[in-house]
Amino acid sequence: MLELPKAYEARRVEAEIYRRWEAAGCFRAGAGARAGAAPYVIAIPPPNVTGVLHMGHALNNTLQDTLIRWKRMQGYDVLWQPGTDHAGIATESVVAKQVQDSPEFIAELAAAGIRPACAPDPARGTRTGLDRDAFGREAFLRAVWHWKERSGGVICEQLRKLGASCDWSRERFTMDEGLSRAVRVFFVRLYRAGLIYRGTRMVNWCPIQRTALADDEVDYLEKQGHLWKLKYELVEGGGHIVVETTRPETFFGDTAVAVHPDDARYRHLIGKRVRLPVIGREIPIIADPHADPEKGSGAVKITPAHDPNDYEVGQRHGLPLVRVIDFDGTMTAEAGPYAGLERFACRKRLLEDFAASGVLLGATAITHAVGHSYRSGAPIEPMVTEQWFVRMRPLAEQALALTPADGPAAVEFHPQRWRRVYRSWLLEVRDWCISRQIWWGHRIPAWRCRDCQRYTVAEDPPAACEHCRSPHLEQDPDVLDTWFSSALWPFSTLGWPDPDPMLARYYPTSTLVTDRGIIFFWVARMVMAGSFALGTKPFHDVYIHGTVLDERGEKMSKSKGNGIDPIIMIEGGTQRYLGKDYHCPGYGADAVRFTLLDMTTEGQDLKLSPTKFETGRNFANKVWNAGRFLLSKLAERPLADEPAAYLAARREQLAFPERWILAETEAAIAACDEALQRWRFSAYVGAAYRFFRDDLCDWYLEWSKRQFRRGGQEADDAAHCLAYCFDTALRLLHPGMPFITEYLWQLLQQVRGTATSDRFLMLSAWPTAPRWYADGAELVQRMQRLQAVVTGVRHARNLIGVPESTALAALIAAPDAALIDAERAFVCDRAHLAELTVAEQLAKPPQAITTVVGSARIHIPVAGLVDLGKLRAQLMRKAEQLAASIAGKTAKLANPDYVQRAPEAQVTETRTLLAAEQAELATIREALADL
RNA sequence: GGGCGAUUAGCUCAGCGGCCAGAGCACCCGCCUUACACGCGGGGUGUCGCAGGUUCGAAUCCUGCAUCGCCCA
Repeated sequence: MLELPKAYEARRVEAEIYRRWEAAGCFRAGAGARAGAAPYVIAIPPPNVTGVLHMGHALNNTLQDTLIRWKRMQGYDVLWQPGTDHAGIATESVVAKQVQDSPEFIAELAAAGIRPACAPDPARGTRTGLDRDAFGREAFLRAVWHWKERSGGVICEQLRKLGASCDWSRERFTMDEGLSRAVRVFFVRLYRAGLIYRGTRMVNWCPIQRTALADDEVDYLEKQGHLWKLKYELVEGGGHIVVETTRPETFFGDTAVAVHPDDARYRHLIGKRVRLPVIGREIPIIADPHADPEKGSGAVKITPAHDPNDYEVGQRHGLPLVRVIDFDGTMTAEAGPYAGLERFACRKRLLEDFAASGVLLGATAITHAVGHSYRSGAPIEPMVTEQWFVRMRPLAEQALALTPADGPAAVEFHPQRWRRVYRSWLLEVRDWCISRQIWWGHRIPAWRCRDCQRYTVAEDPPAACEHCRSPHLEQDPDVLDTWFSSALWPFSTLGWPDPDPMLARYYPTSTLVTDRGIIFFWVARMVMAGSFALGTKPFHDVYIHGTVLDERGEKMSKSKGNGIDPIIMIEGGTQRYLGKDYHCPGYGADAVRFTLLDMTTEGQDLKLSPTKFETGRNFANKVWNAGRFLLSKLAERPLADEPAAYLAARREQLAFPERWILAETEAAIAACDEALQRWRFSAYVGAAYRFFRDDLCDWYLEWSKRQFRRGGQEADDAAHCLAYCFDTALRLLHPGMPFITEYLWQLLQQVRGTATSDRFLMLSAWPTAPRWYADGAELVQRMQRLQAVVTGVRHARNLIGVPESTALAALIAAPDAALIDAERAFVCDRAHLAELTVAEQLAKPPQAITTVVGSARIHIPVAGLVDLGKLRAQLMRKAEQLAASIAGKTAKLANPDYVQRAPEAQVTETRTLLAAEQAELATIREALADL
């Protein structure tokens, strides 16, 4: 017989189990599918290829794996499509930083034959004397690939540790040849449909990464700032006009001052000119409703090249664009003596100079929202540049049609309220700037003609300009926004644009599981891309889960030091968390998953702390030990038959506890099914947990020990029953806790002699609920009554301080004496009674304590004196509570409105409950009188 | 400024029109009872954020307010 450790040791089990699954092909698309099964498909939200697993990933993938394993066990043709994202700006910045700061990395690159185009130069101001530009585009890209090869794939290994059952044989990367071609084809098709254009627009510019960003890549942060009052002298003399601005350094680019057309204060000045300080350029005063008379002085400087609103004003009035801030955030030559200064340094200097020269008339402190790059964190510079855009309106219309405001939706959100958030974005969508001035990503498939300056857009490098046939073409230097390729993920991974059988089989996918943070970035764009490219939505259901927070309710982030590393939680190690070292023993993947599922309640964020995972660890240990018990019993008493068949044959002969646990098993299956169908992950593990711990372990397993002691038929019944219920429980738990359930299940097969190398729990059938007994609900009710009686005895035992090892005698007087008497074996065993007398009426023996359970009085004879104070106090408190409840119900029933208007069943129920409470109160009073 | 969510036991959360409002953790008492001390048995945590309203009946529905959080502008 195999020796199993007393406590579950996850690390001994998990890697080995995963290896066996993978080796046996359990993760492959369609593994374990029933003949003719419908597909169930999830495309993983591809993590950054060079990233590491954080708790948000752990949650996201636990949920996906739970759904995937559940559906796989149900016999669906399951595909979980994995892969990673090239994460353009993020990856490029990481590598650029390495190139600047790490001589080791430079040496590593050199060893790989990747060298900068020019020599290190201390003037670059970096540690290595090198930067991205020193390498040049081609060498730098090779450096990024090198980095990707080295650190890419870590996150997929980590997903394996979590137990993710992805089809790794189909792993994809957004910059794979196939997916890159998909990007080009998609771009060309959009272009040909008139949905991509190149235009000069104001975009969000990140001066740190020197690239344009999409509107939704900008975070608006509340910042303290000032409204500075500046004095602009009128050219013809006779005074000045005061403008207010938060960004004085942009004044070099002013091309007008605007006042509201109805503003009486300024009407006489419209058409006059003012002279800009320092540079002396003259600009007009114009009338435009953009100027808000209520705000500041009512006159506003117009800088069309550096403010989105001013840009609009400039368009209306035909104002020139004067760019005063350069792409690197320094002042241009337009800033005269300030040229070359960094924009904020310039502001500082300028304010000092203005104060000295009297141009600055004062300041008001204000709080305002300032746009920052979501990647670099730098304040965004609105900048007028030429970029590529996607015309979004027509695409958004298609998406909106798939998810209407009410009624059935082709693309549905769970929880449903996210529909509104999603729709409101689509309704207000603006054109999407897709070009990025970086190197790492999909190069835009557009070639500019050096002769006619026009663009030729094509999947492959064209030989000649399609407009003038010139062969002098140059590919656009920009790359596409990372989300452009992510938008294609659900079908580019399946082989699109080729007519791949996988695409035909598995598209559209079934479910997308993600965070609310990328509903716009990603979810909406996938729907639009899928609808455009294939004419079909990319998925039916979108499950939006909560955000992982620390125990104080703050988002986890590296800078805050409040992150919890899922791998440390799984494998053990020291976690630095909120300024303290937390030594984690290694809870195991099942424990981490269980805890995350347990905390996934509808629409709630998850407040985590490292100790939360104890919940899962403890439960895994419980499952382990129940398994150990069963295995040891089966070793002593091998099963004669397949448990379900045995139980079906003996259904009518089984004793009450066996019948009851079968009924509970049936109920547990239904509860787990319903919870998963309704996307209630917490309810799912909660139902499985309650069944396993409360019903199976605390009541049935303990009772089975008595059956095993007795041997014979009773032991056989118990063995088969326990084996069946435990097997069912393992199946129910498997999607949530795959490792331990698989391991124990296989041990059970071994002990029973039914193990084969290709039998896995993960490919076994999800339990269906057989109707064991027509009166299942009644069995459950009867058991509740017996459990209450047993608990009553245990309570009395506690009061008198008699340990369980000492058997007691009890006399029970109860109207339902027959029921209790019929199951006296169960009651005696579970309450540790040596003698039990049950009758509808019986006299209290002398020298006994009495507890009341509903209408039953339980007398326990005691030798010698016991302190009855506690018992009396307890009975009295119970009596008080009952009296209050009785008073409430009596008043309710005395109210004619209630009796007439409430549903009849309701009134009847109240009457029944009232009667029961009155009976219990009377019993308690008698017991008190007896004391 | 607009929208969404939250506010229930010390903590984390269920409950979303009808039993005396629940669970886990923590806590108190007793147990190393031969599956499990990562455990077993017993115990009770409460102005359901505040104020109105609808209703026979409200933690649950409506209105307003407060506090916290998120998103959008």
